[in-house]
Amino acid sequence: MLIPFTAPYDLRGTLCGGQAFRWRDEGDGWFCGVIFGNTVRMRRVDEGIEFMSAPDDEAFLAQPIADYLRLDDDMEEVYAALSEDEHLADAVRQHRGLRVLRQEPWECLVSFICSANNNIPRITANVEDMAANYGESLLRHRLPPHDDGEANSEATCERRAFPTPRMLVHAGEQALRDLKLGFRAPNVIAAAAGIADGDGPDLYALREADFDDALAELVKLRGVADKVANCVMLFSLDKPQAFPVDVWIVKAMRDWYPDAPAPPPLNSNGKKASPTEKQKREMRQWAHERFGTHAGYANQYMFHHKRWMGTAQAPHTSLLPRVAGTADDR
DNA sequence: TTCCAGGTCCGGC
DNA sequence: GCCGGACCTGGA
Repeated sequence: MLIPFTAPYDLRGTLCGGQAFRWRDEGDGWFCGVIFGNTVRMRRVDEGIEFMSAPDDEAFLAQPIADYLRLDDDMEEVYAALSEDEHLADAVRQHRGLRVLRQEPWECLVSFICSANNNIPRITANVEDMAANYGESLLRHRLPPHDDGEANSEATCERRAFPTPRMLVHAGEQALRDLKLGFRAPNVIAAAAGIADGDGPDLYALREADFDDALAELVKLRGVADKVANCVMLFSLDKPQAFPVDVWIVKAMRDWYPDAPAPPPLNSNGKKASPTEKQKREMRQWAHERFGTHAGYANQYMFHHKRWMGTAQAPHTSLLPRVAGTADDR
């Protein structure tokens, strides 16, 4: 099925650039992922976004997918605003079509709880492993291979939905440790328990909340502080002014904006300095004053430019999921 | 061996 | 409030 759409859209950079973790590059422009309880395969064509999905009807999924991809964002306005800045003007030229996604909040929250002191290939593995072991099976609704795909493309789309909070609570902390989540395992379980029993935030309701209220709710969760909360707000909760400050954003701000409130490269002990929560708030404030509601897009282009320039294409890791409780001697 | 990765928490000032 | 160290894991 086709979603008509003619503006620039960089599917690879957007789906596989580090804001979502379940999209796989299948080659020939196709990407396969699991969203809204469906296996979805999509690619960019001249007339728009072509996709196929299962088990739900494609006509039913077209609008949710358009929302997920944020096809309705006015990128010309965003580009005009960002291009007043010489560094971002360059980043926009090089990565035109890169977008922020509107992900499902629960999966996004867990993904970024897993991002703490971690790297993208391992976050990807953690998220996929949780789905493979504890998510609802979509096997009965296997997606047919696309016409010009590889022979094994059918197998790569035998995926499971991301597990619900209740499913992860039932699995338990040790199960997630067995999947190598490490110290993040209890944080994921605590968030799952809070949301499953109603003590935690209603994530979808936070889409309607204002920025400060949503932030305050999110940081109540164990394992969620300024950076993770801003990622969840930007990538899933309709907070375009969110500005997650990570090592790459710090690098960009040091390199590009000497007067911006970034921490020095080294602290007083000569060790690598990481920004304090206060400095992150100051950096976000600086970004908001400079870029307004487009701070989130500024952030995404800064991150993408610093993180992926000079590397090969955005990585996608092995699809072989780790199986809990087997072949591992603790 | 040491450092690092889309950080957060905790204890000591 | 504001640091500085610890933290699972695994690749470089």
